[in-house]
Amino acid sequence: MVELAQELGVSTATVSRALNGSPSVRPELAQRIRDHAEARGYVANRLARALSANVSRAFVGCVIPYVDTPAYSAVVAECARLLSADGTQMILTITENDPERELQQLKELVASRVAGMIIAPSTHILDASKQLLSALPVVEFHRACGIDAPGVFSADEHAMAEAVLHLAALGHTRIGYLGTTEKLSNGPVRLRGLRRGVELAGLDLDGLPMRLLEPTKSNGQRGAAELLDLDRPPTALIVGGGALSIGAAQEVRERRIQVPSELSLVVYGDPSWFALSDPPLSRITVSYEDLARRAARLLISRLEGRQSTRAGDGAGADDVQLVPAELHIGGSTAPLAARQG
Amino acid sequence: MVELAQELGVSTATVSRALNGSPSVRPELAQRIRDHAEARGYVANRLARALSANVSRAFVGCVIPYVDTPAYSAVVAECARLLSADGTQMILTITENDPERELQQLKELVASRVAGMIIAPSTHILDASKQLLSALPVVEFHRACGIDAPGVFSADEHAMAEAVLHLAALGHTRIGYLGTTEKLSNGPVRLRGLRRGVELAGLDLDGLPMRLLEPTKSNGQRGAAELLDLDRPPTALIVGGGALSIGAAQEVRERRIQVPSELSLVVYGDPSWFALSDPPLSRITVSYEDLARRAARLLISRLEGRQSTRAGDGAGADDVQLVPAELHIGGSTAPLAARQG
DNA sequence: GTGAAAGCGCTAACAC
DNA sequence: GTGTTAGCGCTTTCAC
Repeated sequence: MVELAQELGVSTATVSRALNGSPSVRPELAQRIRDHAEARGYVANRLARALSANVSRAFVGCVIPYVDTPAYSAVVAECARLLSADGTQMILTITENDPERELQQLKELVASRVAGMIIAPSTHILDASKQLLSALPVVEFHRACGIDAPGVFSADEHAMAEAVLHLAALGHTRIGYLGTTEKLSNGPVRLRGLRRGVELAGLDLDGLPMRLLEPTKSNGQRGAAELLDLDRPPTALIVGGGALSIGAAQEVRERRIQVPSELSLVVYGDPSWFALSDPPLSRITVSYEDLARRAARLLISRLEGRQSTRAGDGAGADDVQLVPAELHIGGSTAPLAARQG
Repeated sequence: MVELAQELGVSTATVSRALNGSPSVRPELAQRIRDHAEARGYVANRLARALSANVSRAFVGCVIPYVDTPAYSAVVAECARLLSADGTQMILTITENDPERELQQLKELVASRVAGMIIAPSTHILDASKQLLSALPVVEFHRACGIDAPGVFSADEHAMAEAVLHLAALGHTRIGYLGTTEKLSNGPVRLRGLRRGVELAGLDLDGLPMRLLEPTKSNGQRGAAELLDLDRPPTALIVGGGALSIGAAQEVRERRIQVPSELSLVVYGDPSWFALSDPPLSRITVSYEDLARRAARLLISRLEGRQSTRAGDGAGADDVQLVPAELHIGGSTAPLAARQG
């Protein structure tokens, strides 16, 4: 940059102003400087810029447990898109649901002076992590960890209740549930929906076979196996969780259980193949695209808010958005009678 | 940091050395400094560090067309994992296959002084982009763009030929091919495999219905539709591309075409549901985990090489690794006779 | 409207 | 071993 200045016979300050589009430099000169910079193939050093202008939007952090599932990759994609248009770069870190790793990564993001973060917290987030998060503009999604921040979540309760009622209406009374552990924020939500459905259907919750596990594919397989191995296995199974659903579907398939004649199945999540599978699975879906868009926008507005008002922690959890989950009836749920037929 | 130094009555240089584990500081002092820093909740500024130590491994760039497909997300996940262990942060950018956007993002990564990049080039990469890439330690994967850099690719030729021979052995002669455009590096490779299979099977290539398209899901749907709408539609269809396969499978399903009795289908890629679908699809798979691991390791070794040797452009394309694709026979391919039966 | 100079937070010579 | 000092490449007062 100092070279540019010399070659043009101006000061570095002027170059800086021209490149940043400051109005206080003669338009003609500014253009000349920009052209010369372009011609020379000059690329400003973001690091120096961020260091100098002590507050910057050079980077934001994106912290997720996994990237290979649509629930998270949609948010990654959307953030990358919007932030890129904003001139901000996204540092992606993957926790694999390990709280220690999460804390470590949060520290490093703070060290990089990220302007903000978007995070799907790990299952057992550490207090130290929460503390780091509370000092920055943060948006959380999918999972809430009890910090004072805006977020975007799926509203599963209603669809869960509907799923129970749907099965009950088909004559099922032994309905199994495979869901995420209550330690995750969405575990209790889905369970609440299930309870409500059970209640409305006049069934007995205590009698229902149930497994609550950490949301992984292998747990889905394990949980489904356990439920199916019961003395009196359920005639219908509701899975409340994306990864769990994939595992459960796999287990059912491997056991060559006929769906829906031997077992009615309701899965959770949006992989396109749920609809493509044969029969198309009855499923509870959330528009991850919608959720992602909201989350990304929220983050950007938070960044802007912070910049102007410096409101800091005040601008807290007032903006929590919910994306409703919906029950889609496919061909994997059928009247109980069909089982004996 | 200057505060830390004052509080401990030492110089900032000593603090810096202690924090970086320099051997030239008394161990006891070093520990005291680290403890104090910890207690004060001090986090070093990576930006300043990277700016000062003029060469740094603070950041690397990861540039991919999409993130919601296992071919790319696997690499993202693996890089994030390995780099994180390495103390390096990954800046992720998504090109959506747009060359302009790609160039823009590469510029910004250079501006952030990334230590290196890992990239799956967009379809029509610009010369300016190549030029930027040639100045850095770069690893490419999935697609080659003709720069002098190591890379990891799938070796599809053999499996493609096998697929043709498999179908030919089942009696099919009108075999359709839906593949990626020849402008992508893997388009010609797969086509070459196809040609070889056709030749070995004693079929006539010119007679084969074929569509070569940009690899997107919607193109998969469109291409399949076009092939199926031909006056004499193929009795077997090979799809050479992950996204194309999903679209094609969708189209076939929507048309309620019976597989394999009405159409034999070979898809490409590794989504778990290909195997779970009914019937399980015959497919050409690549171990994306393996590919990802190799790519990530290659990047890290490139970073280290650069640091010590400063060999620069010399350390070029000498390290190209291939991960073999494999044909798995599922239930979606059957003898031609079955069609009339 | 433009230049000179101070400084962002750190590292790396170089002295002692 | 440790302190002093000069930068890294920018932005941003403050003068002019």
